[in-house]
Amino acid sequence: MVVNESAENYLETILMLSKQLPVVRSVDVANELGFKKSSVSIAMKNLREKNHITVTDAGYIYLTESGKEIADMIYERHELLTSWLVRLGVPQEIAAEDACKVEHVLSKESFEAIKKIALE
Amino acid sequence: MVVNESAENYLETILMLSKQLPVVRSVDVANELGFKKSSVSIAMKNLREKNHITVTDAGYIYLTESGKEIADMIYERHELLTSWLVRLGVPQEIAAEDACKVEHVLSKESFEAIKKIALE
DNA sequence: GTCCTACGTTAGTTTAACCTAACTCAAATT
DNA sequence: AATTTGAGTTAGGTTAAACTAACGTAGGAC
Repeated sequence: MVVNESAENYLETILMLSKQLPVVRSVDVANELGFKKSSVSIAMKNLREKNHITVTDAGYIYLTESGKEIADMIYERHELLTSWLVRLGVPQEIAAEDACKVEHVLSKESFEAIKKIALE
Repeated sequence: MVVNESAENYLETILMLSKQLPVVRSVDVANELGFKKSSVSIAMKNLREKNHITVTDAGYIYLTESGKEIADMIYERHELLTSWLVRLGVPQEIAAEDACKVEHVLSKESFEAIKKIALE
């Protein structure tokens, strides 16, 4: 269940897009992240090989159980860290950018500790 | 004055070592970071070219003004983030590891916001 | 029916940051 | 004096994650 930062980011993006779009395709991911579709194509191939996503013949991307687990975890971190930073007075956009970087590198312990004070 | 994460890490390490050792050499940096001396040699060459360090004929490494500025900034972040996480109940070692990653990616705004609550 | 567009893939390139292996050279050991 | 050790450098390899360029293919527009 261990993946690298890049893979986490793709999975999180797929989850986010699935909340706004009826279906998620590679091109949607590419647009969202500002990457070229060839880069996304290769990334999706890797995620497929690691069984974190499935892709239909029509090119629709779905998270598997393990993929969803990772995406949910990162998404929760993203939301919590962003809102917490905003509450501390950091501008929304900067808070979101920082959350996007921090969410991948924080240990479980540190995240839980921050979560605790953020929810107080 | 903008450098990447790797360079920041080397500069921070040089600063840290300079607090414990009479002089800092490439081999000390390599031991501290667990990198091979060839990797450090190339990294030091880059830092020299960017004028963030000077190296004497004897191989002693010194931070220039710009190098010290970056190192001080990262070091401050490291210390503050670590102690803050420890105060939140995160074990010392994990707190230090996390600080080591977060210190490089946080915006000025977010760091200042965390600093403010950490010093309350 | 032909053509165009959108989407995906593949091949090959680039860059950063590490690595191993092999070398030089100076200083210390024997 | 000869050898060994330690430090630094250089050449070349590896990997990850982006990139460009070129291609295949399916569906819609005309």
